[in-house]
Amino acid sequence: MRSPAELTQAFRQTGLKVTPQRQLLFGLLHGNTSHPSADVLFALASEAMPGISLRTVYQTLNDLAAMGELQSIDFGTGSARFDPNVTDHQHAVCNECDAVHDVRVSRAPKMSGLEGFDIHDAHIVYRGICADCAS
Amino acid sequence: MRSPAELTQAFRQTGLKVTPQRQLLFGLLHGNTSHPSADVLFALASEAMPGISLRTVYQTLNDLAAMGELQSIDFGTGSARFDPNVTDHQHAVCNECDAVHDVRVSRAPKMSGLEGFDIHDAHIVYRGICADCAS
DNA sequence: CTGCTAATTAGCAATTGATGCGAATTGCGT
DNA sequence: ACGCAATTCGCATCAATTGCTAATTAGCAG
Ligand SMILES: [Mn+2]
Ligand SMILES: [Mn+2]
Ligand SMILES: [Zn+2]
Ligand SMILES: [Zn+2]
Repeated sequence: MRSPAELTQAFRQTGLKVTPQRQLLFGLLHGNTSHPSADVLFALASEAMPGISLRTVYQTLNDLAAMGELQSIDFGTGSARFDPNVTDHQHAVCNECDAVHDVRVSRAPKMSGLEGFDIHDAHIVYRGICADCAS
Repeated sequence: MRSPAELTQAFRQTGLKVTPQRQLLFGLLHGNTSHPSADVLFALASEAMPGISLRTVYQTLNDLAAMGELQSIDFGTGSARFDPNVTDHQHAVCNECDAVHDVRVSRAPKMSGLEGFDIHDAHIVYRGICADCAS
């Protein structure tokens, strides 16, 4: 995801308005590696801007995802997780606390056994217990 | 997943009853490689046994999953998919029709960049367009 | 600066997949 | 055949997310 300043330009150029709510979310998401859910972002946003609507959070997240600025990922943890890191990487998910960590993998593994399946991308999810929960 | 006959024994030994509804689902699931959703199984079951409840389908699927006879997998396609194949394998999911295919992968890829994360397992999901949808 | 207008906000209803609950039913060991 | 615990199944409920829309507002033109 680009910086709040760059996003401001990009939004205006697309005919989208840059509201205080959106600016707040730009800031909360930029460089965020915690893979937050909409709920978590709503809680964070509410601290800085009491009264902001969960609906607006969803709206802005969807807008950013549609623009390719972030990815929405479903790890089966109950709610979608949002990742401003759109570079190629993989994830490790804790079975206990649902924390999501970025993982660098050497290369994409090969697939065999399917004829005629046109692969667009491969996603690897490592599941286990994170360092925090291990104690 | 074991055969309906073996499951019948296993259920009785655990104190669980073998009802016609469960027998039907044993049969629908055994050797099934289509990774059906609860909805799909309910539709199939309803043909053979009109009046069967979706609730019962969920119940039995959860029982089987708890016994390790099948796995419930969330591919983010809207509903959980059930897989009676509990051997180590991976999946390819079609972006267009949500079909799920089994894939054999040489071996699990290595992970790096995380200290203290105890990996239990790794799941790979290939996404793209299946042979049927390519036409 | 002022006004216009299309985009946005935010509250609430609706949707979807799945589970909780409980009265009526039924498998199955004795 | 009996008895009782397990099961069924309809309905209410839940959680995450989206649809809808009246009121508000950003941003541009004059
Ligand atoms: Mn990430
Ligand atoms: Mn499978
Ligand atoms: Zn953890
Ligand atoms: Zn397809």
